[in-house]
Amino acid sequence: MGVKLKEILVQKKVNFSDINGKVVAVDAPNLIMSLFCFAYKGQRYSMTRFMTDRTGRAISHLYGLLFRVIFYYSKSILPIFCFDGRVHELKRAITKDQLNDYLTTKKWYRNALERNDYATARRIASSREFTWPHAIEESKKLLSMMGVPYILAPASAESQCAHMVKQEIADYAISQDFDTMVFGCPRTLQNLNKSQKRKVRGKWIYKKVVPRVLDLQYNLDNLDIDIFHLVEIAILIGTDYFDGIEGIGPKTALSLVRTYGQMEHIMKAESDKHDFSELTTDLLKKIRKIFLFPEVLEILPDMRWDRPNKEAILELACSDHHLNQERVENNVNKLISSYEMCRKTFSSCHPKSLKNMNLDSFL
DNA sequence: CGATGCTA
DNA sequence: TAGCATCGG
Repeated sequence: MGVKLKEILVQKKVNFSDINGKVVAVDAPNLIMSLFCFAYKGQRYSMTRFMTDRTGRAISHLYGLLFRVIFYYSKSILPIFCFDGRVHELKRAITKDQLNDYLTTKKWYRNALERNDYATARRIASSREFTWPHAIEESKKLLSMMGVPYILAPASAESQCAHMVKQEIADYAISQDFDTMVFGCPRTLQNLNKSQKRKVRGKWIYKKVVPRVLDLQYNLDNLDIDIFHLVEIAILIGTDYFDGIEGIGPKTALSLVRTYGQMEHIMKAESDKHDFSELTTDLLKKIRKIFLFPEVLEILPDMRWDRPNKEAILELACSDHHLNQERVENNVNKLISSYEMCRKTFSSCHPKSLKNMNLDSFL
């Protein structure tokens, strides 16, 4: 997923002191997906499955979001979560049918539970049609309970995050991939985690991970291109909306764009070396429009960071999902104290990005 | 993934 | 206190 731009972009290290007191627009699907990456090896089965409750529903988003918000507040960072709205016809990760499947499977899941048919409930809960939409829906619920604002983007979450940074509603977008950059996001934060260590995939090695910022203008200057060129590069190497041109990676795409400029010229000059037949004029036009003129929510609701609702969170996590009461309660208490601490920080300093916002409820 | 516990 | 191991359900 995402555009593979890592090789040509420069990520600057950033200190926590630099992001203290900032507002961040979080690419929620991206974050929740990363939380799902933690799988455990079933002892009985050789299959690797994600962590579930006793009815087979995923739970990593619950703990994951709780821990993340505790961390943001503890660093005096105010998060605004952005979710995907309508999925573009070209991005067929989730189709309309799959959404209908979710509504159906959700009914089946409820029915199975009412009949005390746990085997069936588990089977449905772990199905592909159920897991992801359910986690998204539940994440929104949990965020409301935590008092954290979230936005339903009309199109993609990444483009909404990018827009909010452009409009100076947020100081940074938070996403692990590079799509926000292609959407023209001035600043994207990556690796903003508490644990500064990460396992290198599959190995017993730990790697130090430092928060990094991707500065759009710095990178454009550095590569001597503009945002239009960056979009052309993304299209060449592949995005969520088009698989890219076979045999063209970041380096090649960059040099082609530098040499020929726009896509039409590249296609004319390189038609003997690469197969551009999939990339029709019409498709090219559509993809450019997605990135350069994305559909975003212009008028945003007032952002409020409210006191977390302890009872509601315990109800969801412990009564509904049967998570460990003590563990959840400890962390909700931590959430509340870091929220209070965060409030104090913001009442003593007024960040620039909050100037146009109605924060009476918070400050 | 991210927290907690154990060991030196 | 770091570094590694395990837990979470």
